[in-house]
Amino acid sequence: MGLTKTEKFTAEQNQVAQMAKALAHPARVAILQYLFSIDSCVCGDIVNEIGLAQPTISQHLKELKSVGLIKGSVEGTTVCYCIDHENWSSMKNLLSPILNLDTVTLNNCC
Amino acid sequence: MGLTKTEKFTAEQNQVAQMAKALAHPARVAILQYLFSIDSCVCGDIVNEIGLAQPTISQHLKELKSVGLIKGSVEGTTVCYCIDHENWSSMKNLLSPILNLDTVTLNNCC
DNA sequence: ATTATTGATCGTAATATTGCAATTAAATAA
DNA sequence: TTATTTAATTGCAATATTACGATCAATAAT
Repeated sequence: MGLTKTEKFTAEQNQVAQMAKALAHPARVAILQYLFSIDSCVCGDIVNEIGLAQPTISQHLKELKSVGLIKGSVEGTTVCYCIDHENWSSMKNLLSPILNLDTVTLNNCC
Repeated sequence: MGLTKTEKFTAEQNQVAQMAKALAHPARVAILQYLFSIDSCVCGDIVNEIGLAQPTISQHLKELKSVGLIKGSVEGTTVCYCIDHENWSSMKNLLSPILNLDTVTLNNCC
């Protein structure tokens, strides 16, 4: 199979899973950290920064863009990437309630 | 290939990715939510709660256990599962800095 | 002892992901 | 026009993930 049965779950659960999946690769984590570390949009040098081949980086960027965490704008021959702050905020609002589930119930039976 | 090049990234980046991957399936999100929603350990009825076959659930539980987010203890014929609060806290400490990267730099160039 | 019951494991099929070489597309520079 | 540069796309191989039927191991019940 290999096909997630999304219809069995709530929209929220699927969205959480989708966002978590975007963060579920070290290269994508590294890309996001790099974009945050630079105090401006990054035009070009992402491939040099992360140690993977250009098509691989391009694919990871595409995934991050498809879930909305980053956005890219063509600037001549280069493409400038940066964090989509609005969507990043939405992602936080989606994941935070999951991470903080332990503050709601203080179950400690085990 | 299909093999993540972990050696190219920091331990932190790999750990973040590993934890995110554990949350990257709606069934696992649903399992975790369910374990939190019940105010005690869940013995048995996880399969009934999530709408997937027993071997599938068993596999997801195994993954959650392998990253330490839950723990299970045999109780007769049933197995009782619950959140590992200590490791859950570690997971939060790992992911929170990533989620809050936008509060550190207020870059808004795009 | 025999028969459920529960949940892990095995085996397998279908699909997804990761990675890169080769190529292509698009814009700039000569 | 003809390079050159940059990044997306294509095609492919290797591996991982998801799902479940079938089976197995362990305990409980009869």
